[in-house]
Amino acid sequence: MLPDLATIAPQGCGPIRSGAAAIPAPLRQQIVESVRAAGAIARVDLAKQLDVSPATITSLVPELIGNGLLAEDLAPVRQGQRGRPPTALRLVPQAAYVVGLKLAEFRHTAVLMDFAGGTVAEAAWDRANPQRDIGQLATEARQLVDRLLTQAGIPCSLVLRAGVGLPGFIDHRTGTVHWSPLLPDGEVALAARLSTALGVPTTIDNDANLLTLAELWFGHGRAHSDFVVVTIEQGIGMGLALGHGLYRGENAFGMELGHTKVQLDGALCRCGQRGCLEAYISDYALVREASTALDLSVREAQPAQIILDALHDQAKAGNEAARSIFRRAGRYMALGLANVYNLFDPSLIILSGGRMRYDYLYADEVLAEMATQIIQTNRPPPRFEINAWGETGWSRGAAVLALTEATATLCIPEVLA
Amino acid sequence: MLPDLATIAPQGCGPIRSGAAAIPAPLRQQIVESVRAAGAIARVDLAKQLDVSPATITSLVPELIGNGLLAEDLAPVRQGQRGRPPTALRLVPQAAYVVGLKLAEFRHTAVLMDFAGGTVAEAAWDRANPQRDIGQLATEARQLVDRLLTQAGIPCSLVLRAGVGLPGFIDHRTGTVHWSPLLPDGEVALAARLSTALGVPTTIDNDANLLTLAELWFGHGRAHSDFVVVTIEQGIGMGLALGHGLYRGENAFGMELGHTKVQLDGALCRCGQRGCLEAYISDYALVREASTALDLSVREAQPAQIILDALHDQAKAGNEAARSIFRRAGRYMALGLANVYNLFDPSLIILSGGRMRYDYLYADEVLAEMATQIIQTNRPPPRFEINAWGETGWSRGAAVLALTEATATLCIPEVLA
DNA sequence: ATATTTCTTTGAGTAACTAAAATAATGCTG
DNA sequence: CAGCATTATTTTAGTTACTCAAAGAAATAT
Repeated sequence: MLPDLATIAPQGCGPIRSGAAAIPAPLRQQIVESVRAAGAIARVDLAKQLDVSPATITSLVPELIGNGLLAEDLAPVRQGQRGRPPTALRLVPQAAYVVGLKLAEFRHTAVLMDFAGGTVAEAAWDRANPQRDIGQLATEARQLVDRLLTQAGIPCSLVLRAGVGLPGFIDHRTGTVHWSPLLPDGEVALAARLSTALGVPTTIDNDANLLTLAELWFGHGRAHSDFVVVTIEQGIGMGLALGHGLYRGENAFGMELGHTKVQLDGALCRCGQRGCLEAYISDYALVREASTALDLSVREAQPAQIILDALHDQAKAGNEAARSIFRRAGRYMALGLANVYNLFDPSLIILSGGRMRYDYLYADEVLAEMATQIIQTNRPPPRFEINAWGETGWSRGAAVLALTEATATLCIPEVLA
Repeated sequence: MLPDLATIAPQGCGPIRSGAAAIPAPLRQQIVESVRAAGAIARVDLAKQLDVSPATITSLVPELIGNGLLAEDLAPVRQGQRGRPPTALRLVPQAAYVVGLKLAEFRHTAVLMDFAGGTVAEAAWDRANPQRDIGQLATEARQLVDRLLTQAGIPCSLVLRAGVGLPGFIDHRTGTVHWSPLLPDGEVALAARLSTALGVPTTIDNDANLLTLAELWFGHGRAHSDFVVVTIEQGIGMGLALGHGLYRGENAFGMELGHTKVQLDGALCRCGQRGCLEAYISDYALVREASTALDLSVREAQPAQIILDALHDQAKAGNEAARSIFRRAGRYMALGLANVYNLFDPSLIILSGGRMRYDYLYADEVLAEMATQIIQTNRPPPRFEINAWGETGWSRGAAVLALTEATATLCIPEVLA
């Protein structure tokens, strides 16, 4: 019946994996990461969590303690039970430091983070005259870091790495910026530039990814293997965590929820295309509607934020036109979220951001409408969390970027000596 | 400046991984899989690919040969070069067999696959009177497998496992069907039922996932770590491969591209919601428009396929109304694909399916329009592949499901003895 | 024939574990 | 309070899964 059955797969079959198989993190590193995740944890529990024998933990821990990464804690993890009480292990916060920077058009923020993930110092930098200039950006970053260090009284030498996030299209593997509102057009090898400016190896990433990392490390995503983070600032950002890690897409250009199309030939977006979600719910979209629909006393040359605030006030005051503007934006938001849910099937969606001034987009009605637009099954309903970090969310995520790599380098046997 | 910096992370920070770290496949299994992927490969090349020393390969291979999984090949991999010619290793196809079944409403298909991934036999089963009955389905599956075995002259005992795919909401981990058009409503423990009916351990999965597996193993996806498969049959299916493996979503309910919303308060979908992509491009959507827009000679009680064919003919003949129906469907298809691309950022989108009768949705204009709706960067443009497998795609994917697990069990040291 | 090149095997050694027994530190019970 | 039960950690003696370096094998080039 078939012509040549034996020769159907002459060149073999099955996925062709290019690199080596995903190598698991060395056990020393896993120990450190587990201790950090737990805060304080006994050796037995570590053994259970990492699925190794207690003997293995015992044999590795003294080395980590000897290098000042780990310490035994006096306070026991458990009490009041029979048996020998466990001795808790903790990270030594002073073992290392990293900095995290979030660069933006009008205000940079920065944190100094210790080895245990604690925030040691914070700083911010308002940009009076933002230019799209690499040198300026590097100088500002340098000065921010200096502020952090003097504030905390920590010498430069203890800082191992830096993580930097900024808006735009960023390839974190190569450390190049393909496009960013902060930089001149064209490819910029920003990671290399900042590494020299800051004097420490520097990793860069998209700012939406930073927030996802922050949720993964400090927020609601800690206990979830897969979740989605949606953030509304200037535009709409999205981050995806898969398997307890950040997923960036094959080319690091994915997750563009804001430019997902929700209407054929729809509203004009600032990206030049039509029907983007962003063109219905971002501030400029609302301002566009406000200026035609409302009789605002000031109608020209006002910053978007002022008009938006006025619109918000009017809506609260009962102005039906203003209300309908927000209502429609909310409905499109629901549609966008439903699409994300139907595609990615996360068990958790985190609505996160620095300011959360777009509360109308996170209203209960929006989430309720979204719930009607997802595939109906008997699975548990989607969970939502709303998280307003303030400014620190982004920069702490950036610090995580650095801390992850710093931890890995500190845990290799040769470094431990 | 911050109130209580030291206590920001009192409970630790960082992702809380529930299970043990993702354990890499044992080397023996990796060897077998690499040999299968390559078809024939020398020990040196295996060592390079798997990033181990040649000595390791040498030490493990005799055991695999002794157990009849591997064999040395007479024909050398390379010739005409200096140096000792490499000896090729191949899988022994007869080492094991698995079956793959694709169950559907009107026609099941099945393949018998050997250890090397070759198709040994195929069979199909037309369902005269499809009922939503578990017993009937199990019997049909059993008879299909019997046909395969007698056709190939292979005893039942050599078949190690079965993989079965069907439409619906299926949890492959538990082997339960939450909903399927083939089965009565309510949860059905189909994997267990089929395991007893077929006499071998059976894994089940959603049919769109099968096609993704088929692309990963036999098709255009083999060399890609991340890609998307979109398939149009009755509805719209989607599969996602991440990191050379099938991604199923946290709850195995994701990838519902067809019920992604492309229009607020849009056309009514058979799922009961409005604005689903499926409501614009599936056959019933086109038929709905055809019956109002066209003066078809037969307008009632005709099967959808007949009306669709007539509509297609009219469009080709120049009927402007018919054309506009297809044109709109194509534009919505472009929108849906653009959304997938903007979110997942795959380097490859595969349009795949059994029949490919929906050629108007895969037309060049559609792909061109899609290209205008994606984020414009200087990255390489999205690659498309169109793949018409015929019937075997689905069932070969199902066999892959079984072969993956069979390979793993054959490669554990105790089994090799 | 001899040198060169490339592939494979051998043999010694090591890192990273494990299992099982021993030791330590507590609570409970009579 | 002594002794037992219980739980945590450490010690000891392997085992597994590799690596490295050198030797051996099989071809081509001179």
